[in-house]
Amino acid sequence: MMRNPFKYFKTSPEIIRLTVMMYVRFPLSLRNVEDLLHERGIDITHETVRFWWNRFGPLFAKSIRKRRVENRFYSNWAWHLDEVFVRINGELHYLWRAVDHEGEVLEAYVTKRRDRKAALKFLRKAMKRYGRPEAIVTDKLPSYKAAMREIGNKDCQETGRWLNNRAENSHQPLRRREKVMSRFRSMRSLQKFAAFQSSIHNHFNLERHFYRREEFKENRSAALAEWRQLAA
DNA sequence: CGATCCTATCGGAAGACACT
DNA sequence: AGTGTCTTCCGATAGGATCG
Repeated sequence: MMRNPFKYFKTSPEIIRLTVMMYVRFPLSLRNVEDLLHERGIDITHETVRFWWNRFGPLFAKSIRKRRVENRFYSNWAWHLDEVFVRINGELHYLWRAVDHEGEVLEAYVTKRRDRKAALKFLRKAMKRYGRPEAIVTDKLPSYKAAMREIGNKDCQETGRWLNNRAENSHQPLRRREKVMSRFRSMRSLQKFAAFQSSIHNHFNLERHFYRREEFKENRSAALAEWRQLAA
């Protein structure tokens, strides 16, 4: 039996949800969020914002993901894989991403190296959660080929930079955040952030197809209404 | 009521960046 | 080089929420 996640909290779930959404969805610093809330008469410190997103981020992400997996808002027809450099305290790390062909971010994973072992771990993690895709699109990094040989689905790999824009586009929000934060401090917080941000991106990503304004507004309201139910 | 949990906060640390 | 201003991170703890 799961206990009430808001137990002992002195602030209402509504405000906590709003705060967490502001911080993760938009490129704002902890203090930016503090000041924005202050403008609305809500008095908390930036440390509280940090505390809340660390506590509730994984929780919200989990329930968004669960819902999407159950309703299959993703497609495993083709996955696009990509990795991007992220500097943590001066050291290079790699953030791997799997994106489906509609732009849904499936998995985000941080590693220290960019070798076969890392690619393998990442692929296994994604497939455990979503099953096997029919096609996998990657860039030319040899680690993918090696990893896929080991898994046994080498045949469905396609390579090509232009094919892989889908995955590369999804790194943009992270880059913006990175700039605001002046780099991430620890692997743990990057992993947490990337995973959570992917979930939120999927949840609020309303322009996967071209909507008319009315449809867009309906969809946005629906997304917000669902958000307000999280962990309720 | 007192005991116990644990949120929310505080002050300081350390790093990145821009500027002089 | 130093200074100022921004960022997140961390250990300690006051005091509010909850339970028996």
